[in-house]
Amino acid sequence: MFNKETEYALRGLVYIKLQNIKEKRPGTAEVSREIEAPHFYTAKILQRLVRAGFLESLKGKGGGFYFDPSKPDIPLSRLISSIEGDSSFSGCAFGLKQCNENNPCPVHAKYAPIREAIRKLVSEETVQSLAMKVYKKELKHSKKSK
Amino acid sequence: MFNKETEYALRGLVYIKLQNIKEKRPGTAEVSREIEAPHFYTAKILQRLVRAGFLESLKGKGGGFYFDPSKPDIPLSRLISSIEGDSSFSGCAFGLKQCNENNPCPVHAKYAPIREAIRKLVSEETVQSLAMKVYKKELKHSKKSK
DNA sequence: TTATTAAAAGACTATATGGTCTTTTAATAT
DNA sequence: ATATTAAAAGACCATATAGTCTTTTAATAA
Repeated sequence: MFNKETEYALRGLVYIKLQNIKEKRPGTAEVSREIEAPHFYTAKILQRLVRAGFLESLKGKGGGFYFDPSKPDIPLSRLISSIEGDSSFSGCAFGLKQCNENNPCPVHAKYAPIREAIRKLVSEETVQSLAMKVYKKELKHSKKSK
Repeated sequence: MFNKETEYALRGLVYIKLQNIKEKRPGTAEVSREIEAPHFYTAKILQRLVRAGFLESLKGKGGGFYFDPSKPDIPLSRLISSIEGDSSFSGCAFGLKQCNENNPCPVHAKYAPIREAIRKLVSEETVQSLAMKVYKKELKHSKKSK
């Protein structure tokens, strides 16, 4: 579906947000370990996300990554576009430059609703909304186990 | 959605099938021109498809590419898998190795039905079924224009 | 103020993808 | 036979993606 960088960025940001909820600021070593991604590559990707303004960071002891709560939530579409462009949730599956209702490629009728569902998913869900889902599930599990 | 090679292969095979219906055997120059893909790259891709058994070819004058009518139709899933693997219509969008109803990633609930729709599309449609759609549309248009 | 900690910057490498071009092989027509 | 046609084979190149590692910068704690 997505390329590696997008996957690691997604998993990394959701993990960082989840830790932020718990009032923690994880660093590159922890993030890469927890999301099962290569350490240095993860560090580079997080750096890029900071430069792109998706994420904040702090150097030195007690440092790490965190979200600025005053910034709006990050829709997956924004993250994906910024890393790999929007080809994964727009454009013709057959590769035609011009493909629409009036001039459809032979998969248009069946593919258009799928593309629309993807577009909807990545527009509605945000890094923060995904982190909340994980957080709520964790709470449920800890209740059960008690 | 798909990579360039898959796109060119798809468009190329559908074009060749369409010409075969009209009792013609197009060559690399014609195919690449008509599907708007680079000539030599198209030739290489068609060669690979012949080697993979999807397509037949004939050298020399009057030569070109054609489908063996005795072979079964080619589902898009087979073509795609053979070129780029099946990551585009299977696997977790979040990148988890283990992702299912019991152990879902935070996009699972929304993405699973989309993946299933893609899987259905590429299993049901074949190179030949797509060529027929194009063929029927051409007939309709030629009737209209007369 | 210096040692420690951790991110930033950036050089470097490997592999995959996308693409070009020349030479060889095989079919056909003269 | 041989000239012509067109695919097969394969060398070659450019760029993108994925990944590693060292050095520098900045924050904090002793």
